Amino acid sequence: MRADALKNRERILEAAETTFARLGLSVPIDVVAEQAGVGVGTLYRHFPTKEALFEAIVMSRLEELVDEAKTRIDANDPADALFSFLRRFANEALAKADLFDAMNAAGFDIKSRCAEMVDEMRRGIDILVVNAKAVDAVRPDVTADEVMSLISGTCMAARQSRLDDASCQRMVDIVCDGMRLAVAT
Amino acid sequence: MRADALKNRERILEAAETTFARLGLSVPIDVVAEQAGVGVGTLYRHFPTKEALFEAIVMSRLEELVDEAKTRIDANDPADALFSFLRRFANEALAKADLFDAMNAAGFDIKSRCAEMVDEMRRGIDILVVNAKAVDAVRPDVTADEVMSLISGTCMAARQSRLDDASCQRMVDIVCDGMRLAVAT
DNA sequence: GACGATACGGAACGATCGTTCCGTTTGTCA
DNA sequence: TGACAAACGGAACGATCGTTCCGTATCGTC
Repeated sequence: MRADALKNRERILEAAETTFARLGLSVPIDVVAEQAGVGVGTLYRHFPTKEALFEAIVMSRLEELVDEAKTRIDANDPADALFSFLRRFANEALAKADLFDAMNAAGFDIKSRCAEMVDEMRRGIDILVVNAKAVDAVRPDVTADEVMSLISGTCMAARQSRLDDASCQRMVDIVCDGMRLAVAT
Repeated sequence: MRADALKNRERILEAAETTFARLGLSVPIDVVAEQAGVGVGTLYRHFPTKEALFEAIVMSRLEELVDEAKTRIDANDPADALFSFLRRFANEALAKADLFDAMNAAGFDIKSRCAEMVDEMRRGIDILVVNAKAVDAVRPDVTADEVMSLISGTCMAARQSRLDDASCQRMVDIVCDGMRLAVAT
């Protein structure tokens, strides 16, 4: 690997990270290339497809989240384990627009490697939810799918409406509170 | 107006309503035309632009929602007024994908007439929220913008994940419960 | 310093989609 | 029924975007 090529590869990754985070997966690939100070041809030699570049950006963060979910499975306080993870997930999603795109694209395209990672995250959340239910910390009828959709949908909407940080945090609070066990119906 | 033209106009509206509801604003205009059994040229003579057709479909429903919000302002029970409206809003949004697109497009394009209508809905919800706060039925710190984003984001995510009806209803329940006043922190 | 392999840039291609244009058909009215 | 305006259908246009291709520049080695 030539030194020049290595430098360009890193510049592309850097540009893609900031650009995808700001504008999501929908930005034209030319914009990323320009941001990196590189021609499109160069970009495509390093990453055979737009999706590949996207995966390179998102997969590591997704893996890290999955790891954090799994780590919390053995925590002492199942309620805190679930809710602290959800808050961590929300903050990640609020900061970087591309996480949603990864999760939504994952829902549609079977082929994407992100899909597996998202599915593994769902399994992790499922365990956290089951544990939290065991100590009556969350409603007994809620599912992991619902929890994921609730958090990601909330963050997506908050981001789209350009709400400020306090609003975003409050919205996550509201969703988490709602998932807790209702005292009496 | 020729009889033929009138019939086609209605067929276009009908096709657009079902197609937009199912697939959202992103469906190609050709699909709507084909569904209506009509050429694209005909469609464009009746509606000068895709956005115009979309407005024709969505505006009336949006107006109806705004009316319902305003009607509930004078209700006896402010808490029920707010939450029954939110449930109504959620059901409308869950049934028809185009409502989101209207609201999101409204956020971006100043020009769209939908934007004004969405803004008016926000004002209506704001009053409902203020009234509900007055009787301690919702958290004192939540805003109308947050309420709208919470509901629409939740419905959008539920729809995207193709969750079943029971899940969708439960998610709306969770969000509404979370907005209620926390008993003690 | 020169040569060959490697990498670069960006013009060009093909697909998609909103919109326009025009030759043809069809409804309406005398 | 005939003629004209109104309406129709769909091919074609232009813009956007992902991807490919190839002539040119650059790096690494002797």
